[in-house]
Amino acid sequence: MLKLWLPDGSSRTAESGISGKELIAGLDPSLKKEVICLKVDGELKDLSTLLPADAEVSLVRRSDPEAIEVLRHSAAHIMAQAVKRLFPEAKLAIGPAIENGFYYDFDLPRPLPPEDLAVIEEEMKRIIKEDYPFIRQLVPKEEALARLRAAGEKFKEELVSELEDGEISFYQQGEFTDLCRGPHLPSTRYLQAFKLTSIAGAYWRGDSSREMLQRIYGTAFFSREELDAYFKLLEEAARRDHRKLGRELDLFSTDDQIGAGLILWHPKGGRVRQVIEDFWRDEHRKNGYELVFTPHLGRSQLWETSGHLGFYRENMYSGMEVEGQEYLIKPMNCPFHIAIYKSRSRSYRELPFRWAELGTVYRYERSGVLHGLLRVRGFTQDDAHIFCRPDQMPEEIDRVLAFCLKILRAFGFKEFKLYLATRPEKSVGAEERWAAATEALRTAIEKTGLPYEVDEGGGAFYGPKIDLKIKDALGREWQCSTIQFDFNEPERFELTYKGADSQDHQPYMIHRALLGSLERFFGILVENYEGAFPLWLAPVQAVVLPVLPANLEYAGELYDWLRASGIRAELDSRNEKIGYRIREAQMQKVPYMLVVGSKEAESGQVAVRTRKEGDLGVWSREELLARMEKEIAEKS
RNA sequence: GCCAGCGUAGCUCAAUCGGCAGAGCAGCUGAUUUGUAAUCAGCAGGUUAUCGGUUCAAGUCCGAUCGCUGGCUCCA
Repeated sequence: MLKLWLPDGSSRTAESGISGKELIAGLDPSLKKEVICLKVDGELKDLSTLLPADAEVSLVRRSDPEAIEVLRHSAAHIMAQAVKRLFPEAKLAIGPAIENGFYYDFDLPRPLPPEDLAVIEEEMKRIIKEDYPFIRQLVPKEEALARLRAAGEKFKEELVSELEDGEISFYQQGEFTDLCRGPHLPSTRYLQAFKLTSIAGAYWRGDSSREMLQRIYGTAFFSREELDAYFKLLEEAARRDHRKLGRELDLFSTDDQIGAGLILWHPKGGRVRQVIEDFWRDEHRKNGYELVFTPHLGRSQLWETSGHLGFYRENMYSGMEVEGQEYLIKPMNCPFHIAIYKSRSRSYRELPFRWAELGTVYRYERSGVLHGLLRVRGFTQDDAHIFCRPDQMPEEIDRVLAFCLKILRAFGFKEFKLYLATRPEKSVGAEERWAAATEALRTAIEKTGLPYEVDEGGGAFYGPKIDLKIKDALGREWQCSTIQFDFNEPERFELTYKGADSQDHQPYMIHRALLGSLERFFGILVENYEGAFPLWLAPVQAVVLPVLPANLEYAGELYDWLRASGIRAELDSRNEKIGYRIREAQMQKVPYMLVVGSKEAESGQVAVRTRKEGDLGVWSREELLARMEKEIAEKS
């Protein structure tokens, strides 16, 4: 006998030795239709599985989180079957479910143009209509290898050869059989709402020295509505694309003649950046940081000492020779901050040092990875380095993490996820230091009460780190902040401070960036706000609109008064109708539109219209300014 | 860097089989005197990314370079 758990939490007993299909036969028909597969003693199984005795079985319904993965994985198989029908000589690689869909990698006789997606979709629809059951087969490893070799499936063969001896499972649907762990949908007809989305190159096993395969991406849902909603979300993301908004709102650009990945900040983007920087500097001063400034170049010897020429050279631009000395453009600020530390001897009494810099660095990124503001070759990090004693270290970590959250929250981000990356196999530094630092990071994370994951072995070779991801208005995650220990550079530069015991000690060194880079962070902000910046960040906070040229004098007076009050105001006195100018200001996402006609000029008032609420009627100037100042102070 | 797709006016896009490069918006000039999301007219705007090739003829076909897009690898 086995125990069957129903979704409502109740349980009943059932015979063992029957299949899942038979098991659910007696259930409520509406529930029966919902069941995709089973969980037997916590493991996902096909509905056709013969159930063992004494098992605990629960039903996996369409709405359960595991079900969508089963659906998508089966969709990948159906796509592979379709591709095999169209290209019998295709070689199969892997085809998993992923976050928003699925993919399958193939080695194909010719490159697929995008038009082929529709052809493959048609074939998939045929397979779905033919309604093949997914049939699981168990084959001994040797036989599986022989079978795959005979079929010329070299990628699959490689995968099986690395599995442990024993039974290997295959799944068959119609004429198509594929190596697979499963489970799958009961039959192909269960796939109703799907779409193939793109074709891309992908290295076999993600290794750039191996074959380039063709990857077909698609997505699938249980209902048409969910599929449509997904594409709506993609459209929404396209509307928010910072590259599009950057052009439309005149925030930034790039120029072929200047080079890829090099950003031109236009005046309006520059205003936003200035506000961000001013806020950042103020907060750093309040939080015990000193601001430093360092050059863009340094002699190659510096990078030799720091070790960057060893482990970072492929990301650095080639050097330039000046009077027989080689200079390199900086990809990081740390060696310069270290040089400040080393400019004189340091005492334990002085520590900690918290030195921050908006340091512009240049990194050679391979051309294929560049993307708008989010991945560039020249960028300004909101960098800082903390040098402290071991006894200060835990508190410094606490402080820096709390500070980080405070800054990010000011920009309207509310959801965070933290990742603690621990010591990788290949690394430098004393074991005690790694242990103490990792512990301090973990404790600091736990104090925040925020969700986190441990990325075992995911740290840099020189130290453990915390990466912090923010969630934007569309629920997308972005990594900005990072807090990293460095056990490498203090050693290489022989950093010391004189302790109370008159001995030399090595300080802890912590790298940290809160916003990450100003370019990237600005890009994320543009997408998060869809270009409609809150008042404190808006490049143009208010535009003054005289109704008639006769009102220009009063409009100019209001404009001057706003500017004098610290508001980023503009005056639009163009010879256009008021509706035209309002439309333009609205499309430029200006928060306040201030209409002044003869009535306002006489009374010394202003007709206020906001981007969000529309016409608010006639206000006194003081009321308007009070409202704006409050909104700016609240960063709302 | 690799795979695939792409590059026409500031922007969005036309241009049939290789046969005179075109429109809307933006810009400029003029008229209009305007009250909460587009007033009208005229003008100007191009070495079709760049360089080379095939052809009587190239935006269109071929090659190289630069750049962009989506992925892969890598990452703030």
